[in-house]
Amino acid sequence: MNDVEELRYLILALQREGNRRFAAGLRPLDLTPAQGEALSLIATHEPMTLNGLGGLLVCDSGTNPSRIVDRLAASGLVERETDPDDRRQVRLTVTPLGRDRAAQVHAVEDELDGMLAELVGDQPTEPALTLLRSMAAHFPAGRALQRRQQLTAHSP
Amino acid sequence: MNDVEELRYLILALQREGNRRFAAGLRPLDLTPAQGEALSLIATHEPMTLNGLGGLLVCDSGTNPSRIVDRLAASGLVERETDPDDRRQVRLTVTPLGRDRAAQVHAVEDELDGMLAELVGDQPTEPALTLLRSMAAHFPAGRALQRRQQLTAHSP
DNA sequence: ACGATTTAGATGTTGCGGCATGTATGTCAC
DNA sequence: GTGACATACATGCCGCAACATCTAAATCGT
Repeated sequence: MNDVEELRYLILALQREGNRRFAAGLRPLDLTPAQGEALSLIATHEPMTLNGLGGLLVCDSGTNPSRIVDRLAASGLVERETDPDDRRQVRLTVTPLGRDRAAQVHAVEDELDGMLAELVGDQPTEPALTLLRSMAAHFPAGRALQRRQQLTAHSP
Repeated sequence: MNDVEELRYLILALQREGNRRFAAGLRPLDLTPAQGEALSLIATHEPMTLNGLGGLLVCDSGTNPSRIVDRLAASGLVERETDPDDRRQVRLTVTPLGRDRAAQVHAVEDELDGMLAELVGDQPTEPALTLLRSMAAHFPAGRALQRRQQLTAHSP
């Protein structure tokens, strides 16, 4: 097994485990990782469209998150209204309940990141980040991430 | 966004994209990534049990890959027979067609790794591997990987 | 103004991961 | 030997990712 192959499997294993733990943390909130991430993004960037959300979520371009938002709307966390200026678009906003829940999601994320930070320990992260960033920069999902960082960099 | 959080998202993004490309490469073979990985492992380690396979696959322990093997068996790539010594166990072996297909899977994997190697370029991978390995070592999916490396290290 | 193209989103389908549960077989204590 | 437990696997369920396809609304060229 060469380096690249091992890297591939490590990434797979870590993603699965991270997702599993994130899911476990979110379960009391009755949210899945996908829902939690979407809710959190909507709360931060509202009002936004489904397309805008899809551009920030790490998922295939061309796939829009309408069904994830379906569930958030059904749970009363997100409101959908068609934009009167462009009736194709849907304006996503967060309800008070949704804002509250988004804060809880953030707490779960912090906890998860704390666990991960423990696994990292005192090892340097920069070399790994540099490598992964440069790999991810070559495709849409990676650029979604860059977009998110640019957006949050301007917030306090 | 701190380092750990960015690392988490990068891993998610890279896993998704890698999976997407792997799926694209396997599509002509009529296999999904999960099926391809399972078939490849069975071909390498046959005869093996479902549990043994589950231990090498990067998936949650407690979940066994019986349904993935279902499809491989339905496609005539894998044979299942109950072990007469322990009738709970299923002996998995590969059919000639399956062996052939496994070789094709391997070719697709090589191609994928080639693409990834291009993304890596001349950057050093060791620091990233060290970090990710040490993180993955803390949970089952990561140890599945170690197990696989130990097994393949003995093969020519 | 009108038809062609583009865009935003909805929806159907497939296979998968994870969790829970069920069932059969083997093992162990006594 | 019999009952309690453990193990190996199967299966039902949910939500998701990816792909394809569809509808409606906007935009563009002429």
